[in-house]
Amino acid sequence: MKGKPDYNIPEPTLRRLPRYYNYLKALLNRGREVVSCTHIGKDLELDPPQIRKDLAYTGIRGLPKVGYQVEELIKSIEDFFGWNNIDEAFLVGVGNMGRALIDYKGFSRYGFKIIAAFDNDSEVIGKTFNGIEVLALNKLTSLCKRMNVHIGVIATPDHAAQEVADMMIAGGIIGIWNFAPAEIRTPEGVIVQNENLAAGLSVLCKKLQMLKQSGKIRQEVIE
Amino acid sequence: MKGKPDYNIPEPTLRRLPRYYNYLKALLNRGREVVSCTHIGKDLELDPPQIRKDLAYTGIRGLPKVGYQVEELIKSIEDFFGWNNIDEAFLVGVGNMGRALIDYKGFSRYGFKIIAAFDNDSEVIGKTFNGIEVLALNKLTSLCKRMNVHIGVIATPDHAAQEVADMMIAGGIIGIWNFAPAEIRTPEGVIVQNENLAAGLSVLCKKLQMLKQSGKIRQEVIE
DNA sequence: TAGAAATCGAGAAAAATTTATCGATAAAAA
DNA sequence: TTTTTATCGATAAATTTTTCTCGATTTCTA
Repeated sequence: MKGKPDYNIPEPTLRRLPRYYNYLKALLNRGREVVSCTHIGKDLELDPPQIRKDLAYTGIRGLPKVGYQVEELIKSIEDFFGWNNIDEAFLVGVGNMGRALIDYKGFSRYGFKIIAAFDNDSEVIGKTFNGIEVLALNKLTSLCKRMNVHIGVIATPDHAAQEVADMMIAGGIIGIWNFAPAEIRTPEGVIVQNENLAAGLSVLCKKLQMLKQSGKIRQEVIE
Repeated sequence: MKGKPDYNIPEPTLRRLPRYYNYLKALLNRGREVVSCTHIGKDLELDPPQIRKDLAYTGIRGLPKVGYQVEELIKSIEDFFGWNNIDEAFLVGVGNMGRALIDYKGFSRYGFKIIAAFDNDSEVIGKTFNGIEVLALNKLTSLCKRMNVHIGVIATPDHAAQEVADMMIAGGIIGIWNFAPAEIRTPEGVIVQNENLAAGLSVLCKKLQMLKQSGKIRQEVIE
């Protein structure tokens, strides 16, 4: 039904890998040199065979009885995702979410850099946040073309999302990271990653609700 | 699978339901009264049987040849998640992400409300954002107990996450929505929902990378 | 150096999730 | 009224993802 290109790497794996990465970085900071799947599994509450399989996708090989070299493993994940070649992106919508994304220093670690922001509110146009200038929205399409940017971040209210997406696509953007709670329609060949905070929140609240209904609630609060 | 609530709801379903909800709200705004899975499927690029199955978890029943009443469906999802009884939450970490969450008006729709924020930076303690006061971090545990709050949001840097989680748990919190890129250890009976922005970003970048490698890149940019 | 222990890699088995099928039913058309 | 069509609900099939199993390999210990 969905005309998606066939990626043979499971998406759950793709989502777990950055988690291993963060964890491994922390391990390295603490001076650890080797680590086994058994060990990772204990800390991350995942099954060792699954971790082994996930890591294998990046092409790493471990040593029986020992595990993996932490540093090598980190590099393997970085190479797998191509985090060494920085992807430049444009962000549209300098509200709170937009600013949080602009200000977040951590994305450079993932080979991702927001190089300009756009808005149509004259209050913010011309201002600079975290070294990133806010430009007028009507320049978006032409600048995408001129600067050959092909990733766009949408952090606008939902009603503006489709229009912004259209402008991005007209400018040649092929990957959209969408934070607006709206569905956006795109032509074949454009990849949309929806980041829906409500999804995670709903999962949490539903699980709590079920926990409460089951009566297995934690009561041993230290008074 | 009729009537009785099912405690084995697939997590993918739980994550899709809020998406249907947003979509249905938009439909209702445009004046639509009934909708079929076929129709939803076209707009959301999902298979109708899957949508039908997802919606069935909320207990709704459709009519052959017609579909579902939009308004009824919206209500069914709301009831399913319990979005009518507001869950109150404390947030810790009033950096950019924390402020984005505080400022985001949309959570009330999901029965979720941040009622106070905490930080240990004297620069922000005492300030108010979007009507929410920032309190000193050392009051967190006692206030959790006193106000009987049981959901906590962590929006601190990674190195503070575990400590904050421990304070929350000591105060009786049983659900943690974690935005810090760190693993937190919790006792049995505490639910942690990790919101890892890097995961979504990585999926997007990897898919783009694979798209580029496959040579199937979109070139028809309107010049 | 021999034997034990830990862990890997590969592939099989199991579980979860998605997709397809089909009879039933309601509305619309003939 | 009868036939046709769209859609539902339930269930079966297929696919994907996770978990298990087991032989092989490396290190540690005696």
